[in-house]
Amino acid sequence: MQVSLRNDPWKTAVSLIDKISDQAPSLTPSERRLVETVIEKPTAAALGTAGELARAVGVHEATASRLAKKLGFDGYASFRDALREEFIATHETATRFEKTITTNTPETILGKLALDEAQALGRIEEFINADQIAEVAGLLMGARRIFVYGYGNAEVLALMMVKRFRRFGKDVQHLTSDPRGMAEHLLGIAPGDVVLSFAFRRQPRGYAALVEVAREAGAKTIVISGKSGALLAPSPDYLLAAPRSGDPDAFQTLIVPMTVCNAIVIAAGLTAKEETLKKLDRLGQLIERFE
Amino acid sequence: MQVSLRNDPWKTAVSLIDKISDQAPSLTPSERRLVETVIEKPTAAALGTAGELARAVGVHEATASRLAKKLGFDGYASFRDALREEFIATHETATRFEKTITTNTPETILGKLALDEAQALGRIEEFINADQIAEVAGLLMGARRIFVYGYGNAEVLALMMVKRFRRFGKDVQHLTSDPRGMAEHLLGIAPGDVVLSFAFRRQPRGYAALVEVAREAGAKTIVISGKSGALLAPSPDYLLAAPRSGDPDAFQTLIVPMTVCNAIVIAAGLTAKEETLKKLDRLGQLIERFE
DNA sequence: AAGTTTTTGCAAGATGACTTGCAGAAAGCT
DNA sequence: AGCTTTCTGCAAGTCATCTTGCAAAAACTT
Repeated sequence: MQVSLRNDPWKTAVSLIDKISDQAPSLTPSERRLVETVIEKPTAAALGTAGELARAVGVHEATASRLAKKLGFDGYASFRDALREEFIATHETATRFEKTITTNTPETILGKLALDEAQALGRIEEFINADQIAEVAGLLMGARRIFVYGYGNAEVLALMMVKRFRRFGKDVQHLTSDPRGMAEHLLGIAPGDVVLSFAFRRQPRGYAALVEVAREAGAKTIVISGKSGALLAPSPDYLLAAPRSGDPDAFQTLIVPMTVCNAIVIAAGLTAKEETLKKLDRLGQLIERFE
Repeated sequence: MQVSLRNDPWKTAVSLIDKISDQAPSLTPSERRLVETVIEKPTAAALGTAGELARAVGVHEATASRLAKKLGFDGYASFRDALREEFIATHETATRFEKTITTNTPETILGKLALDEAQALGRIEEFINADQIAEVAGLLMGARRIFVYGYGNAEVLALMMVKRFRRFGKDVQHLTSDPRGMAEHLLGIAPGDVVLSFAFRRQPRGYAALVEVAREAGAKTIVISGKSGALLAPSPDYLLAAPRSGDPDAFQTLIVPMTVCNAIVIAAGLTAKEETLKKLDRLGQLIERFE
């Protein structure tokens, strides 16, 4: 099922993620590596040639050309145009992030961490736009019941979302990872329900079964993930994927996905016609209160 | 004289602006129009071909190719690479600006203005970096005397800078536009002095004479301008050029250049070893106090 | 008005980037 | 082990982009 945010044309990146999600199960090993690199450095991919991307990955440029065709583009140039349209801000589309840390790299751990977070947060809208946040928030607030699932470290985020949406008066179920417990909770899942899951590093245990059961019952599925969310199989109805800060091979923080969650909560508050936010400092205060 | 910010390698955009400034007096009419379009929409120019830029301007692609050579590049591809390096943030170089207004275009005039300003401010570091601000602030604080000149609307900014730097205890002369008054003030200009001027839309009256007199006397020259500052002739020693918000053919605001001035003043305060700023909210408060 | 210089479009050639037919290698199946 | 299918590199061909010699047009000078 394709990600369906709106009927009117939306940003090409959503379409690109959508195309990648559609093809994820059928990608060959070389194609998968190409896709991972494109997701890792979309701007570099948007600026380079098929040969440059292929060499960076260690495959042939012909493979890159075939991948573009496989993803539904006329050729590699069309694929790259789609990357440019989404990941490169032009005069007309620029959204920015205020510099919060000096350009010089701090020597302290905290300083370096803050810099990494600011940079990762600064890139968040390269991957997730306000329409996605608004759509997901609206879906959750309109749900009959909400099922929230987080495996491993992500359980922290799942618990936070359970608490927040219960404060909105929603019927929220907190799924656990053991199959029996999950099955019991999902017994009554029906159309009008929404499943919210988190996915980092690798596909979480129980994810495939969860999404399939939800789909069969006619419920919608939402995933908040790191940069590899497009490779999830089966793909959810809604995917909010943004790379987290930190070394991919070592410790990565939950700051970026937590920020995504906060944005959804705030948007949900707007959806519920709470106080209208008019200034950024007010928004900042609200974020602080939620943290 | 080339713009000299540092001995170590600096960002290519400064080099690009520098190259354009060097060649400004000798550009043909078609070349000038190409340059103006590149300055107007640097990202679009960075992504397109020589043929696309040429067609947008109404000249032949051969002219675009010759311009690149004239500016000192091996060819058009090298010229475009320089544009990309500076104007397109990649994974490694991204500095961002926090979104201050919703992506939806407000219907009110104030709302629309705020959006335009935020976007223009958000792009300011595409054109001016922290090193430039620090260098200019250091130059002003180390000057023996400072001559400030602003013609037309820019006189507001000139007066503000005169007041601010006088509060730092600097010897500041406020130049007026009539030739006799300017000549009288400039009688005693000498090495160690600094001239600060503003230039918007078109080259201000008396500018050429001012910069030439300053140069002959061995004084340094600084210009804060809109996006066409690279076309000033003669070129100043230091150029801080960033496009202002608003319709170029109608009313444009002074918010962006005033922000540049505020940044210089704040950096000058740091140079003078005043209170060290550690958090952005503190910086925000300081900006509000200065406004 | 005539002559000279500069500008710039035209078009042929060069070069880079991409596509696709082919075939060998690798993986999977019996 | 043998056969089949899939994957992917190779290389020839195609297309897009850029460069540059040439010459006409425009601008400048006398």
